[in-house]
Amino acid sequence: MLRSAVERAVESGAFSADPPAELVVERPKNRAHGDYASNIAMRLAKAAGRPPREIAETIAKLLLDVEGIAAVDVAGPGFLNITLDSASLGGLARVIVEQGAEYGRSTTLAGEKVNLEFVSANPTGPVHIGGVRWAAVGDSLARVLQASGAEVSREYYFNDHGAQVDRFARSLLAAALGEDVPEDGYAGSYIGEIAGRIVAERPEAVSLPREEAQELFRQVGVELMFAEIKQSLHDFGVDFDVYFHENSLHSSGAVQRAVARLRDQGRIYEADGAIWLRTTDFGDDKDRVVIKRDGDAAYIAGDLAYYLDKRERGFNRVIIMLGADHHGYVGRLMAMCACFGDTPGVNLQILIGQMVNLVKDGKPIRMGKRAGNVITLEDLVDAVGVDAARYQLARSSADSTLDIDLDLLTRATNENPVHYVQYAHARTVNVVKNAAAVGIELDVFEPNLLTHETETALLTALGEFPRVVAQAAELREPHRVARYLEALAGEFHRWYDSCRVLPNGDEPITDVNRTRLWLDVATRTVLANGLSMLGVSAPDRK
RNA sequence: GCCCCCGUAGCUCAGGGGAUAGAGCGCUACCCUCCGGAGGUAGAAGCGCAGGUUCGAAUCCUGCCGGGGGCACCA
Repeated sequence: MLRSAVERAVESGAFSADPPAELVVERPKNRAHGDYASNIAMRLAKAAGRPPREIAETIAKLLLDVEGIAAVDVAGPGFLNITLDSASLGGLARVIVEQGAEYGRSTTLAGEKVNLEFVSANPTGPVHIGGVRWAAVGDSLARVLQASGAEVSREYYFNDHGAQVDRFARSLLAAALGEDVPEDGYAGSYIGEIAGRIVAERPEAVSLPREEAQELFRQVGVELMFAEIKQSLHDFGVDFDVYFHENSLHSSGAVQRAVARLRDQGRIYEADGAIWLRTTDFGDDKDRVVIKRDGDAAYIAGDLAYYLDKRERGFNRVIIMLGADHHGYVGRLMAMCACFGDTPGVNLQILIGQMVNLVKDGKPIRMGKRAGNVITLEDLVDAVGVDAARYQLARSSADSTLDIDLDLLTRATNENPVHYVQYAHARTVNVVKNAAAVGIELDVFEPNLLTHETETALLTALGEFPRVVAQAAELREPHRVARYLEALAGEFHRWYDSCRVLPNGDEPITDVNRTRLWLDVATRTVLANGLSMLGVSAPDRK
């Protein structure tokens, strides 16, 4: 509508300028600036050779003719502030109630087949706090992508191949035999616990020759660890569609096929007895060894094969979430993608998440799997519960390192904003219950009765939800949903405080009460939809 | 040395060029004849520093300072 107004203004000869391809219409932060605002007049001012306010006045007059617009003001340096009439804004409440769980979903990513890999913690120990962050963020991202119409496969790459697993096996065996933790081995109570379970299951293990015993401990230990990781993630509300075992790539010949494919692309060469991938063709610092001189596959070989496998399964977008301690991989993985003939950043996208620091008394606690002082997923959930943990981890950008104070978490869980949001939801539910008790139902709906400033603010916030979800999906930033919910909860609490759904005392029930119930249910709907995208429950009572 | 992320209120963090920079927690003062006060209202308090681009910069660019994380024929 803005575009047509601008075009009509140009046609009428008021000024001459080519309107930009994208006209920016935004929701102003300050409600005094209307329901919508545009900077178009300032953008056009230079080309038109006219003052921005003059251009704004011309467009404003034309916009006033559009149905549903109550007022258009020109403000500041030339902003257009557009205010909708109350009925057209209020009508949203009914739309939301009728759409229910569908409200907020869209088709902006329809046709996208997304392979989202996250967590992928090594099977040498429980999932620690860093992995928990990716579990919370990754699962939310998957939900947000799905809400935007994308087809998503959640994947966990299980590194059950290579030297770290050998170290794990040696550590288990040593524990079972009552020996000290081996050099480069893993400490931590879970090692003894798992060793004990292996011995209980396979008592003969300890009396086997060393090599055979270690192999048995490797196999059974990895299996047990895998089951435990899977279970704790499940208890956290995160289930993967595919748990991909690195070993399978080596045993199935997938690595060789990937190397052959890259050879066809002319990116493979041999030197010093090893087989190399020429990643420097695409900006990597140096070429990478794929098959080592001793004939074993280097780590990246698994990545090559796994990437190819994903593409062959039909995913046009492969997204991998990595911790900051692996960011050095981005260059070579992107180059690998290009070596296959794909487009880095399009077919392959790598999200780097920064670290989580545990803080106690203002000082960081150093953690290490080797040192054995890890805070695990289960520790965190035991301390604060799934909802608080997921919300806390998903509400901030993965780009920023996160400080979590253990004392605060264990002591005062009320400080978690999830309670603010969940309490708002519980209130909406309570209002419905109380309304039903006095006979108020969702029958009469008169949107022009929603005129209080808190109602306008609440409706405006509710209207933003679909855009927030789409943006979160597009930018791969699910924390935007959480921040939005906090703002929405605030608008709701303010409305609740000044506009009652139920009549006071023995006052009669009016259409205002009935119409407000729609707004209450609309808010409940959006809070519930939003919380579900974060994998957080929307309880009826808090 | 090179690469990535960060530096916003006392604390933990939002703010994808736009108007008076926000929230939660903490602090001060208020609000229960009123749908659960785990709420609301008011207040104190902030963009690391210096340049640049722009009509306009917390946001984009450069440099510096500070913090974190990386730079294997390890996985």
